Amino acid sequence: MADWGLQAVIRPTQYADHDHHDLFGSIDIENEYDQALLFCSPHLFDQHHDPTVVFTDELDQLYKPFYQIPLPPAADDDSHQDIIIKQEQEIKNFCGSAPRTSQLAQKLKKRKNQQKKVVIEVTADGLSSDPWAWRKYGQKPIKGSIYPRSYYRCSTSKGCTAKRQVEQSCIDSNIYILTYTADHNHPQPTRRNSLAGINRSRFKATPKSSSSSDGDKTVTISKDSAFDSPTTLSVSSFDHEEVLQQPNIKQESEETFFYNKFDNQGHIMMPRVNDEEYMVFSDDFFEGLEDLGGYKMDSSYYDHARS
DNA sequence: CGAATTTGACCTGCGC
DNA sequence: GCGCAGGTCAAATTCG
Repeated sequence: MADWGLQAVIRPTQYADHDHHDLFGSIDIENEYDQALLFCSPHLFDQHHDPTVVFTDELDQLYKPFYQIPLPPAADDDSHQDIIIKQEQEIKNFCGSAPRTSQLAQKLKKRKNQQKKVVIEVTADGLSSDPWAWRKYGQKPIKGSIYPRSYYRCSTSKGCTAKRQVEQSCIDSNIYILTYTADHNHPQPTRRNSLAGINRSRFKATPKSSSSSDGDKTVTISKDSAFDSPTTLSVSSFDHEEVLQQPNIKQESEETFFYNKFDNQGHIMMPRVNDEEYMVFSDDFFEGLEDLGGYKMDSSYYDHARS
C-alpha cells in the first residue's frame, strides 16, 4: 500500500469565508502523499488587520503565492487577464518548478508513513454526530496549541484500524478539529450499536438527518443540523485507489491547483479533472462524510462552479 | 469486576 | 548523531 496524503478538509462555511479563513489550495511537492494543504486567512497578508494573528516571514512567503489578489474594480478585461496570468505564474514558480530545492516546500513535507487523512472542523455538537464508537488511547500536548490532542481508535469492531484525533482549535475554542485516519474494515454500526462502545463517553448520540447523494461528486455539503450554515468541503489530494484508475492523475492534480478559483462567496471552486470526472473520491467516502455529521450532499455547488 | 480513561514512558520520523 | 515533536503503548486509575 502506498503512502497517502492529506485527503480533505471540511469546515463550516462560517469559518471559511473571506472574513475568516480560506483554503488556498494544495501544493504538489514531490509525491501524492507529500501534498500540502494550505489553510490561511486573507488577513495574514494584512498584518494591521488583526493583531492577534501570529505572522511570520515564513508563513508570508509560504502563503502569499496562493492569495487571490482582488481585481481592481475599474480595471478592464486586459488588466484582469494580466493579473491572473501573473498570479498563476507566481504560483507555478513556487510549487511547479522549484519544490525539490525549496526549503519552504521541504518543510511542508509530511511524515512518510502518514496515511490518508480526512480533517473536519466541527462544533461540539458535531463531535456527537459521529456514528462510530471510539476508544481513547492517548493524549498529547501539541506544540503551538494550548489544547492537547486526543487519540482514539475505533472500538466498533475488533481489529479495525480506523483512528481519530480530536483537537480543540486554538483560534476558536468552540471548534474541534477531527482528523480521521485509515478506513473502517466493517460496516457502519447502527446508532444503538455505536453507543455500546461509548457508554462512558462524554458525547451523546444525536439523530441523523436525512441525506441524499445524486452520485455527482461535489465540493459542497449542504446544511447540517450541527452547523448554522452550509459546510464547505475542500479537496486537497486524491484517493490513491482512484489515482490507479487514472494514470495521469498526478499531472492532472497539479493542473487542478492552478485553476482553483473562489466564487463570490469565498468558496473554493474545484475544477474538473477531465470531461467525465470531476472529483476522484469514491461514493463510499462521501457517504461516510454524510454519516459523520448527517451532512447532505449537494451537487448544486459544482454546477455553480462550472457556470 | 469489567471496561474505559488517564498519563508517563517509549518509539519513530524528521530536521539540523 | 542528537534533539524535538508526534504518535502509540500499557500500567494505573476511575467509573458504572
